[in-house]
Amino acid sequence: MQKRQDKKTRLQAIRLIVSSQALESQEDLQIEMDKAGFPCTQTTLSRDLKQLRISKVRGRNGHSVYALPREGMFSPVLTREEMNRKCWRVDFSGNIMVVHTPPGHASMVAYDIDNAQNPYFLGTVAGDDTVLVVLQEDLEREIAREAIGEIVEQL
Amino acid sequence: MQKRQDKKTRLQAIRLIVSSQALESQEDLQIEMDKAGFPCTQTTLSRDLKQLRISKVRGRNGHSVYALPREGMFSPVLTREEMNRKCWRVDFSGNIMVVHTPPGHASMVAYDIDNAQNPYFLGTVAGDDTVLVVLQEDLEREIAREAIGEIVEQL
DNA sequence: ATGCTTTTTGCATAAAAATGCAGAAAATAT
DNA sequence: ATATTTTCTGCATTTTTATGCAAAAAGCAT
Repeated sequence: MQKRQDKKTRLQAIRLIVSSQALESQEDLQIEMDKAGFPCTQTTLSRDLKQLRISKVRGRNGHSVYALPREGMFSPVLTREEMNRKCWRVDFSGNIMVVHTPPGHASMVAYDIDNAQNPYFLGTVAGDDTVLVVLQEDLEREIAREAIGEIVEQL
Repeated sequence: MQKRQDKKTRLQAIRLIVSSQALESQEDLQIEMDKAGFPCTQTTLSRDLKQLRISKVRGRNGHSVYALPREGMFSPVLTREEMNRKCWRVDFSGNIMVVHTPPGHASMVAYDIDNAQNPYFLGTVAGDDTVLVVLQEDLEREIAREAIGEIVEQL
């Protein structure tokens, strides 16, 4: 094999090129790298881009171009437990109780609440993952929280 | 060809699935869509992802997973939206914010609002062209209006 | 209704990106 | 220096994604 070029410098060059122009493919990048004096194969670029965490992102029209990673831009992958903790929640605002559920579960939960026929809960409206519960006037929130806990075990 | 399924609903299903789990390929997504009751081909998913501006982004290890696009990256300078402008509106009543959308768009908008995880917005319920958003108590309407504007570019 | 246009979708295939393997260079140890 | 290990790279190939084309469905006008 030939004399090995400096990888660090090559990575730097990739960053520079990617940040300064809209490249649609690794082949395009390869051409630019060639011009810049860093000849290499698509294979190497694929690996370099991975290491640099550079990915293709969509523009307005849906077209993809390579772009440097934005810190904290990707959504952290949640475990099932974290998901559960995040999904099931109760908030209050005025005389409305907002019950959060996993996606698609709202109507089932609303059904349970309706069925409980608890006089504290005047009525419910279900979205996809949220149930709005209209509370009896002047109902203590602690009481409401306790009552909903008996109906929805996750809360 | 078979009976055509509702594209809007399918796109929404894609957004839900993509946002809730780490998918490495369109084939993975296809499997999940199948489970969710939206059977379709890789071809269709490729096009749907483009339309939704969903792209693969690198995790810490360099591995790629699909992720929703970050909102607020682009300025909402749109020509065609002139017509739609009358469709998008926000009203307030008590601690409820009422967001009007074009027909059929409510659930997608509600999804965006939920996904923003803004503590001002306790929860949402979507109809067909209206989203009810329960606001944090004593939240200034001007603040709420500003916050929703960052999530829904049309507002 | 009828005919015409646009939108959706899948199939087959092309284009793009990732990877197993092996060999060579560099680093490290003996 | 020699041996051993690690890193790096390209080739060939697979895997993944995008697209040209055609046909069905839906919309639209007459």
